[in-house]
Amino acid sequence: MAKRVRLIDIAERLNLTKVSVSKALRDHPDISKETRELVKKTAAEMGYTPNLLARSLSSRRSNTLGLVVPKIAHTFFSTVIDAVQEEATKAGYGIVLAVSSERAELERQHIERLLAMRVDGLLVSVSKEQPDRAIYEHVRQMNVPLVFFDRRIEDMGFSSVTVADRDGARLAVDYLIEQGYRRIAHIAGSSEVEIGRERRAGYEEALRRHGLPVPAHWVIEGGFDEQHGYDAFRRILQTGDLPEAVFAATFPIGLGVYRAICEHSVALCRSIQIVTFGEGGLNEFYTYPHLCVRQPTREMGRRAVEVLLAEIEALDAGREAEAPRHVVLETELVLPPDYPLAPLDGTPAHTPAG
Amino acid sequence: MAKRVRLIDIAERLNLTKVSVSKALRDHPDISKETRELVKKTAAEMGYTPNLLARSLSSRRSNTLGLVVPKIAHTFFSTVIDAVQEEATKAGYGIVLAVSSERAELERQHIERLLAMRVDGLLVSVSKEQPDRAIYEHVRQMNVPLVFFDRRIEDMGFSSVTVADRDGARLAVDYLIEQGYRRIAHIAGSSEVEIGRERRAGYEEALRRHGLPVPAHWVIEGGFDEQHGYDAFRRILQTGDLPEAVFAATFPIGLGVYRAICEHSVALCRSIQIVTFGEGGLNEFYTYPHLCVRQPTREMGRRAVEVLLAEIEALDAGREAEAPRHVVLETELVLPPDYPLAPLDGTPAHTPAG
DNA sequence: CTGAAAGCGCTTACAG
DNA sequence: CTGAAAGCGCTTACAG
Repeated sequence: MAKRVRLIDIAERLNLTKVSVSKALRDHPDISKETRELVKKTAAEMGYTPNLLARSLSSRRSNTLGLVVPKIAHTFFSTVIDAVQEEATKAGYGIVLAVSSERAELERQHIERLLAMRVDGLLVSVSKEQPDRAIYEHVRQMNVPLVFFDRRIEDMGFSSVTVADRDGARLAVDYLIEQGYRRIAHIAGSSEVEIGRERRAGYEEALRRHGLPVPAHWVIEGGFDEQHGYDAFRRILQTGDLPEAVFAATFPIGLGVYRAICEHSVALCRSIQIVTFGEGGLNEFYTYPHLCVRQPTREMGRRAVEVLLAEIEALDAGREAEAPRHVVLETELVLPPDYPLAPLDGTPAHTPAG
Repeated sequence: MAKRVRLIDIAERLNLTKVSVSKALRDHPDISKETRELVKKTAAEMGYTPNLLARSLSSRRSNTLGLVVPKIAHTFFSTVIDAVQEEATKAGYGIVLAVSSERAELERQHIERLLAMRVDGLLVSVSKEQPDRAIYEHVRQMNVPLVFFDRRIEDMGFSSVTVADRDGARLAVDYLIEQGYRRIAHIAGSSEVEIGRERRAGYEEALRRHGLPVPAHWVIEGGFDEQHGYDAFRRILQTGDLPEAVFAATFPIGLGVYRAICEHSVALCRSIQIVTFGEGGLNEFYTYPHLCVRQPTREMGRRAVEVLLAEIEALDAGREAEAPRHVVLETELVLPPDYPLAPLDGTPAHTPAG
């Protein structure tokens, strides 16, 4: 059984002390360049891998960030994860990723474990279930910096990086109305979560501002996933009373709506305008792409890391916790090139009134 | 700044020694039940979270498994992750998840870090790029158990849990042929990866066995994702020469194919039979569900953990490394209830010959 | 059932 | 530029 090589093994081989080897490996200026290189070469030859457990224990820094997301089979989250990973690597941090599967209890367990692993900071997007506040109190008590992104708990005094959900939703629906659409449905997310409530509020605001009634039978709440979109729109299809446009609270919801429409009739899929909050990677490749409210997803990941690292540094420097920062990113309405907007061509079965 | 509470803090408060507290917390039989409960209660009150770094360092076991997957925005992998997480938790292990984004270099970095974190074992599904074999040699040299699942490196002597890819593909295509289909396209994955080669081989075998030629222009290799399916089938649509059925190497590929077909015409989406290797969660909800080769996805996760834990135990017990185990799981062809199979109703535009 | 000693593999001051 | 001492917070034998 191969004994694992330690600092001291390298030191003995090189007739140095383990402190010198330790410093050489970390490019400490104490050590001459020649020695550093010799040490590194020897370490590589011997197949040395530093024991991060020992390093973290003695340095009291794990150089590790915990990242907790509600789900991963979703472009939005996989993109954020990628951006966080990239940004963290640049700064010399590793990421420990945990998935709560939209369950508060798993979220709690994961955070507990990350705390026990002594991560230097936490990046969290909460599950759609009512969160366990006690675990966040615990994070506070242990003095571990935490930054929420996208989905947060609003009143716990942690920093957050979010998107201007209400504004984005309102602008998207405004745009539809300006294009002449009047009959606009909203397949909403869960109202348990802030982003669900805000996006819906933006939709309703836009209608009211233009003096349009909110069509209660066309506002359907549920999850944030494709199945909800599919089921919800099937219900609408069954009534026979169809909207001219659909505002979907997430891109997966929009996919579900699209599939329901498409299966019903290709003509409909040409004529019912879908607008989604958020984008999916493939949208632009489709013949009938959705309109999308673009969230700066990668930037959200980057900024979250940035805010978190700043808090970690402040802590290191012994500065008292500052007020939490709340970064709100702007969205942008994306019209694919040559988008076959219903008002601009003659094909739609359901021409918008107006 | 809240000082973190340690074993010794609890010990002092309770007038015990830290060893006793340590044992009590881990339910060691040395300690009386009463004391154990008192200790636990006090620990909870004081907000104690064990320092896993210290625990792992001194016990030489991290009770942590590293899990490396090529991508996460894909039902197959998110399901495996879920199953692995569940199974590991039962056995008292935590999971550190890492995503290689189909890149060999990221895969290498992640494994390096997991090794440095001293995970007790590794579960890996390789990226579609040519893997860096050196890192796996390193894993071997450090004597860390590793089990590949789904996508493996065949000749490195590690255990694996896979699916009978070739058989599954062959049976699916056999079935189509028995139903009277003759013109069957294959949107294949990458031939860089074993599962891509095997699934294609199964498809070709089925055709040959029935004396049918392999239609080279209808076999299109690429990635494993939706975009490849969409692009590939668009190319076929452009030729005007359409198959009666499509065998897709993965479920996402099938989705892309379906979307391309659907956008073209609803009639086509009723009549071109799609069969996918693997399932996606939503398939059953759709009006025109695909036929699917069911992979026992959760079982794959469970078995992978099982095999890995067995190897870890063997190592603990000082037994010499046994021969690698190769678990191959069977697949099953899934026909949704009341599936509108083309040969069974009169609607298809392209009735299968035969 | 309880305790004192040694050590896991590193890093952090502090001397020289 | 190099080294000896102390310690990070635990657990593992080994005594009693």
